[in-house]
Amino acid sequence: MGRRKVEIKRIEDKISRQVTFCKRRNGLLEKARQLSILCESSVALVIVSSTGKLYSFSSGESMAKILSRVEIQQADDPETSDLAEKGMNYLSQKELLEIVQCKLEEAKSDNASIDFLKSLEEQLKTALSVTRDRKTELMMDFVKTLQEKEC
Amino acid sequence: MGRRKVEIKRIEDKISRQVTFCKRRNGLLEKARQLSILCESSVALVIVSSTGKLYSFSSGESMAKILSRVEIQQADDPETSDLAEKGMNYLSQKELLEIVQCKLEEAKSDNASIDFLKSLEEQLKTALSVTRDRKTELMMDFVKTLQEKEC
DNA sequence: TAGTCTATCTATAAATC
DNA sequence: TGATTTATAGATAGACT
Repeated sequence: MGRRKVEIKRIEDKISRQVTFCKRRNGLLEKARQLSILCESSVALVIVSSTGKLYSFSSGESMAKILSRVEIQQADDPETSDLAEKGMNYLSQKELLEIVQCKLEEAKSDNASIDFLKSLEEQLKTALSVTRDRKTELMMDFVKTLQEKEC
Repeated sequence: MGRRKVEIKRIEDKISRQVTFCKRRNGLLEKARQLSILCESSVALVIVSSTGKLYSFSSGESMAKILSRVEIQQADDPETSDLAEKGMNYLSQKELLEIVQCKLEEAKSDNASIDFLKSLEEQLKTALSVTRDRKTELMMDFVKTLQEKEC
């Protein structure tokens, strides 16, 4: 869409790569916004430049909510169950726990740790209702004890 | 980009909304792919139709890895610290825990629960190194005991 | 390094198959 | 419905600031 047709491969010249990044990034973010409005759909878009700068857009509902659907649907649909092999990436439970771990690094107040305990209890409740696992059961009891004693 | 200019607002006619969704969705996914290649950047895109069907793209590295940067950078950068007020959404720790909870609903095997315990230990380690919270400390000891006894 | 300016290329709205 | 065609709006490459 410019003076000449471009081949889709890494732009070698640093300057024009940066310029193109800036232009196309803005275009993509705008297109994402338009799609969400025109077609009443949920769109989440995250772009990280090669220098690590971040740009993002997400429609009405929270990004987390949109993303939580990724694995659920891919697990349900037999046609997409091997998406990983097709070169597409998806959110695995392991990856999500990695993110949570990352968030915890930022938890620098005692208050954050209390919130963590509460969230954990909820997670364990859910896990228990599904797995009926003895370990999980014991752990939940323990978490409750911790909360009650407020140590 | 068509026979006539379109206003960016919800398309009322169901048929043409569906047709437009299909076309623009494919266009957006292709543009995301091109940006990631041309400019060597990380791009994660998730689209959910109004009927709940999911479409996604993510470049080379995993989507989770790309997304884990969202809150970190927004917290670091004073100019973006009030992004929520500006109508943009970001991943909060609370939202991430919601996702994990969602994943746990799918954890239907004992194996999944063991993996959960392992991940949890790692999370607690990190939390402990930052918060020096007595509750977290006790909990980590407990988790370790559970793992060792293999109950 | 981010705007402006065209020329030109691409995406897509509407029509048609 | 989905695929193809056509006309046109929109995006952007390259040059300049």
